[in-house]
Amino acid sequence: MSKQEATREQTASMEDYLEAIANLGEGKKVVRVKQISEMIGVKMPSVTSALKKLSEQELVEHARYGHIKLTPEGDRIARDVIRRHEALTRFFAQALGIDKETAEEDACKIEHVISSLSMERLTKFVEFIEACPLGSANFPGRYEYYLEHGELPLDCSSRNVRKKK
Amino acid sequence: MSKQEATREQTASMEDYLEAIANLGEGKKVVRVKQISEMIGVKMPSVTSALKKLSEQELVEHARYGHIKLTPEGDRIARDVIRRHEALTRFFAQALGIDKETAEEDACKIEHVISSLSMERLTKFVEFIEACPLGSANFPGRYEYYLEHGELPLDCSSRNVRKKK
DNA sequence: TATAATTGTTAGACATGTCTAACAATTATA
DNA sequence: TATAATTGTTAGACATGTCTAACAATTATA
Repeated sequence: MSKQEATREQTASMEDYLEAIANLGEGKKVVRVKQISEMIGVKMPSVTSALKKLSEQELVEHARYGHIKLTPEGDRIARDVIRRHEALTRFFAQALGIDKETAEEDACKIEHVISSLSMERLTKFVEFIEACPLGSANFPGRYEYYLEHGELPLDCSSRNVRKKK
Repeated sequence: MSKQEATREQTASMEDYLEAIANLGEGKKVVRVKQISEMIGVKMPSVTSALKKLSEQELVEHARYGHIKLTPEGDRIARDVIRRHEALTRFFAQALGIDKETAEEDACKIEHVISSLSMERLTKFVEFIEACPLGSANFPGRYEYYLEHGELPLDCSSRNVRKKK
């Protein structure tokens, strides 16, 4: 209800292509169809086909057999996907203590489906955890204790509960 | 690497159908094509078509114009989806303080793509938060403070950081 | 610089999952 | 219990995105 998307929504696939092109193009590097296909895990004709579609939407510039480049709008979308990707990876890796590889895999999937509200909150959550790891009564540390021992740390016992207001 | 799926992976769509049938069938209630179509937000022929596919995989029993019922295997898969759905909803609602509706929407999407490792950790995380909300230095409360004021609570300041070991 | 290797494209098949239109079965009600 | 309303199915179109096979362009190298 509150979400009024101004720009055309992209599918998960198209977001993946934009993201890959942005990542491969970092620092003015030339981007090749082959690289994109390897990064995404599809065959080259799939890339050509996607580039055609993205060109029609003016998100990518693509000369036949030639250069591949994001338009400003394509770049904006790609950056947004990458931003989500990074926040999600950090959440899974830092906050939940998941190995980098799995964290990346999950981020790759979730980045395409999560709402902007949840994304925003999750980002703040990670910032909070990272900025305040010990002050917040060593949150990740306690969480790890719980993961390892399967029971709550001592200072979570009920006698401590009524310290609120 | 560690994940060796014994049962055939289902697509997000098929998982949605199984989930809807399980939810609608709670307490022996008769399940209708119409209801499924409304719950998922597709037209009836899409449901008929999905039921055919699921019947072939023996996840659903479906008599033409007649009853719709999950097989034990179909039910197992549906329960699993529902379990993920609920944990995700609780995470977004309880831990991140997101409204129930958005929490549900996000859970509906993410339940189909998250890894079992992340799911397990996230579940434990929610259990931890819910079991230990005040003892853990009022974690959700501090997080809300951060959300509202945009800065860390006082006791996150650097002078408190070296209290680790 | 010919030729071989590599990279990229085109054409068209295929899988998934949706839809509309037309019809069939079932259920409700006059 | 005929008839109308509702629910469900079938047939087939369509959109998305993948693939293989064949060919074309580019680049590397003999």
